[in-house]
Amino acid sequence: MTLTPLQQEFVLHFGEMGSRWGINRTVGQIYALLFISSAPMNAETITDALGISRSNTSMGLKELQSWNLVRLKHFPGDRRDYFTTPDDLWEIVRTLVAERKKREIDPTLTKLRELEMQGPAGDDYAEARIAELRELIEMMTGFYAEMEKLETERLVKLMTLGSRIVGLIDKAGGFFPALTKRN
Amino acid sequence: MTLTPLQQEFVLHFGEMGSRWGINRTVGQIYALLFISSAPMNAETITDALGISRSNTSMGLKELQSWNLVRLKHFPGDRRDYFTTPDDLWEIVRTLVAERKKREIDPTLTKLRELEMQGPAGDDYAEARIAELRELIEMMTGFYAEMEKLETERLVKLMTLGSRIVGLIDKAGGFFPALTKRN
DNA sequence: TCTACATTTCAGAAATTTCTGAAATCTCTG
DNA sequence: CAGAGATTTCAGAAATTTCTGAAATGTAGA
Repeated sequence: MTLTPLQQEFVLHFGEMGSRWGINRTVGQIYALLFISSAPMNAETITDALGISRSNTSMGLKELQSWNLVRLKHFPGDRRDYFTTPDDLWEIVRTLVAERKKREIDPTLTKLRELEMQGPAGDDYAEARIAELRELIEMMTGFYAEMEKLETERLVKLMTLGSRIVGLIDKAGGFFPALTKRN
Repeated sequence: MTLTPLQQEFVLHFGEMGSRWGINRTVGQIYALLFISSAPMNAETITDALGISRSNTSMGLKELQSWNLVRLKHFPGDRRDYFTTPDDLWEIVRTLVAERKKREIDPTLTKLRELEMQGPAGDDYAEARIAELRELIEMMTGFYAEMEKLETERLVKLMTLGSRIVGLIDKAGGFFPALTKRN
């Protein structure tokens, strides 16, 4: 299987960006390939489209599955596994954000709470900083939780409000000066 | 200089999380140390607090400066550079988001536009997917641009609206079914 | 159960990233 | 401008991550 120049360039770009996104080149390339392919692909096809080893493909697919970024498909009379990405880009974004939160934020939130539980350590500044950081992360993850609940239609509407968002915020009741006292 | 157990644990955690956040252990540790230290620190102090080489500290600080995550301070009669993190956590978050966008999203947005400029390549599915992805990223970066403009007070208010956000969205005018046609 | 195919595991090779010590460069101050 | 810091650069060492080929394991159907 040979890629078109368009596919080629797209796939290579995702491979290069991989390291910035916290995945390796192969994983980025496999994902990109599945993303721009209309039909599900099996490991063998991916392997020779990308010119990598079969075992590398296996590991890459496993990694993508651990991120919930690919879907498994089967065809009658063919026992190989076929992979695709969801059609719905919003579903992909939701998955990506959820996984990154799980990997990049939750462990730190847990650690901060642990540190606070260990009680006063005689370092007021550090303790205050840690508490403040935890509060901020809690606020942001709380907001994320609300956004996650929104159906896509409302999410899109929110995101396309543009500058009208200001009026909306101001019109909403409730004001919590305590939360902004530091600014 | 010796770290308290609290500082120690905090610093080591940031070092461990570094690789998930796209920075290396040393950079994570330096940042953590500056974050929980009330007074600015110079490279020498950082070096022996963390038990790393002086050159490594230099490179780590350079990296943090490239992320705009540290501020430089000077004291009269002392020509060494001293470093701190901003007091305002919101400022830190804004910087972090801006830098990650610049490194993780903008290059891909540019690449997608390039690919589209190259004109029809006879691969309708790939072209459609690329266009759709570009549109989604544009919507999200547009929303980000609006959020970035908000003063912290309004941002906090938005983030603490909780479930009232739904009512607000629904009350706002404008509805764009075209943007959700795929769901 | 046996066979044929599909997939995973894993030890070591290859590649990449991180870190160090030494040398070079920069920059104040006497 | 000499020299004493302070900082950066950089080549190679160390550590880590990625990738491969071969072997092991899993699995469906004859």
